[in-house]
Amino acid sequence: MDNHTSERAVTLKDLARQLGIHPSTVSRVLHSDPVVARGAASESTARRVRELAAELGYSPDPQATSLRTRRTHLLGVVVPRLSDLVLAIMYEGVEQEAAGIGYSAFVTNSRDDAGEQRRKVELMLARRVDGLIIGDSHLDGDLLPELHRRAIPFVLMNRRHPGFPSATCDDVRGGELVAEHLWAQGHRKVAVIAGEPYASTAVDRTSGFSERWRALGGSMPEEAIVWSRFDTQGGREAAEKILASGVDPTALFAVNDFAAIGAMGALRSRGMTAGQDCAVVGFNDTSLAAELPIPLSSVRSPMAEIGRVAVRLLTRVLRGETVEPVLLQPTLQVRESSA
Amino acid sequence: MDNHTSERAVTLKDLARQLGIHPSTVSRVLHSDPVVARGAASESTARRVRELAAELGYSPDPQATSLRTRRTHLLGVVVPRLSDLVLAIMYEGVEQEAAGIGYSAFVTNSRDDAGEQRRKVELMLARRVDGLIIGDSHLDGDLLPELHRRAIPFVLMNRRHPGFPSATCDDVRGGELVAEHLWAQGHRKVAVIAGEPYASTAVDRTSGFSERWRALGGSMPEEAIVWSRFDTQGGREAAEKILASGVDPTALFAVNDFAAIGAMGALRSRGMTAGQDCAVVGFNDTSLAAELPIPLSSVRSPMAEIGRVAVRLLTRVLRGETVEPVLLQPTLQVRESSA
DNA sequence: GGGCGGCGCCCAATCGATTGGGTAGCCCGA
DNA sequence: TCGGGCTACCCAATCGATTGGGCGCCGCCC
Repeated sequence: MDNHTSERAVTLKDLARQLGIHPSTVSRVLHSDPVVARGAASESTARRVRELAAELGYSPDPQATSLRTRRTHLLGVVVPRLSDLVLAIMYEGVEQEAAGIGYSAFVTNSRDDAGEQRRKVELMLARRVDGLIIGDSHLDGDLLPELHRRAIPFVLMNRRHPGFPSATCDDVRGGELVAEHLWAQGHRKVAVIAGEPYASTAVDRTSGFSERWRALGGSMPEEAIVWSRFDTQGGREAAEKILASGVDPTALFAVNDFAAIGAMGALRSRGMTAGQDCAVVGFNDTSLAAELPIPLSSVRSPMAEIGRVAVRLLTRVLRGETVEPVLLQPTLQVRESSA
Repeated sequence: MDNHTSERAVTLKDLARQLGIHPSTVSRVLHSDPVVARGAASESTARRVRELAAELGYSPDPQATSLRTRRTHLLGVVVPRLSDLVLAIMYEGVEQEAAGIGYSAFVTNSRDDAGEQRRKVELMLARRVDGLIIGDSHLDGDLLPELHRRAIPFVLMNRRHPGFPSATCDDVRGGELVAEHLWAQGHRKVAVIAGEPYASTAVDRTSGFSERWRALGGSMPEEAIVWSRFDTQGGREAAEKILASGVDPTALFAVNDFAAIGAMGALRSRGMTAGQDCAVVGFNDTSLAAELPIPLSSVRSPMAEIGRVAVRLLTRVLRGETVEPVLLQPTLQVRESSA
């Protein structure tokens, strides 16, 4: 009685037996790419097959299929942490696009640690994923060249790396937008909460900002750029360091919204108000930014679209094409924190 | 390296051929459960097998294995959205625990939509997952009874549902903690931003709060409880509704940190300061809470642990055991917003 | 009426691992 | 000397789907 409830899945053979035909015929019919099904069956047989399949709720066993076809239709996604809203949204884009083309995605957290990253990648490869989307690329790592050497199909997402295909925001441009905005607002003493130096996002946003700033005629002392973690606490600590350093900025650019929120906290601890005593601009325009007590100016990056593009690039890599990095354009949302 | 041949994975047969023994012997050795390997091979052969396997980097093909064993070691996780920090952290717990016992997890977003939820579940079942972890259970849904009828192993996470195994925070207790705290602080007019009425988290936190509140001698008008979305914007809207209703509360309990942040924004729009003119308490104690410009009081729930427990419960369900719901205890973190 | 070209199917190998069921050869005791 | 019991393996079926290669039969053409 127990196994009565656990309905064994319907197989090709089941269908074939009930129809009195051979499993291979059923298979060819259900493939149904009229091209593949080279004269596989008569129209009437095909219809009977399709009807029975629908009636019994046949769904092919993906394990059996991939054993035979050497394709799992699985893809592995590695991110620093899904609890980083930015990566979570990118993953939503990945999942959506992947589902649309019959792929399923594994995600895994590497905590931005090189050893963990390598371990997780090996785990996905052991699962025989068809390809990888790497969202935690380190500028100084040696994992990517190795994957390339082993001919493992992959693309980068979120962070880029010279010489490898990637889907990212045009972070340099994003930094430039902020520089132009703050300069136009009349700020002349600014500081940057720069993020992690191993992440291209942090480096590009920071360099885009400071190069544009200098091009506009501004200057920035060494200590006005503080590298930090990407989270709220990191932003707070960096801001405190800046405020204690004597840079005495009238505006702060944090390369991440959460760091920006931390910075706003640090300002308030010193009795200052973001937007009045010191402008603050963040990055990514997460849903939080517009809804904060003091709405946060932020560079909007198309996060979900980055995820979708990453999947599209990966499918092209899987087809053996050579693909170039894709940069998606950011826009600046100005709000109370810098208006 | 030694793989100048085409990048094909090493198989049992490869090992067997090189060692001059039969694949089944290799298999039994590598299983190596001394019990399973019933006199499978001599100690010296076993060593040779293990050494060659290590040298060639043999890793069993999971597709082939599950085809034969009818076990995929895959588990499916359904959440409303990973961009909800709370679920993202629970998933980190799931992934960690699953990896520890040789399972891999798929996550998928249902956007809290019944149709999407069902579609995603079917997708995971088509992938032949061994079991499901459902993080977006709706109190009024009919999916769970159906899964139960189909004898599909699953457990709930985050939200509970009477009659089904689950790993959740003791949300009723969490609500009680807030009621006790606000009462002790001398508040007598309070309001609740209650979340979505189909989520047990929202319902339990709200009822825990209001029942305790009444038990303490307090009272609350009908309109002091406003159901809302779980995000920042939902919290803002709910708070605005409360503030416009004439309830005139001195304290707000939002069943979610993000809703609480929205509420703080609404207060500020009316020229009020959270913690001074009106206390605000959130729920989950996300990493943001402590770092906000005005640090937010919040009920800390063991999110990652909930994910880990969910996996442990699921393994017991997979072994055919009957398991009871698990409630994990929350604690209250009092900060400036209600001190 | 014989040959020929399809149509419509069937057959069987294959992917890689697992597992119940052998079976040679050896040791040992009776 | 013979049989029983081990040890240390081998054999082959199996999981479900795919796919190259056949093959009988029917209709058509000359």
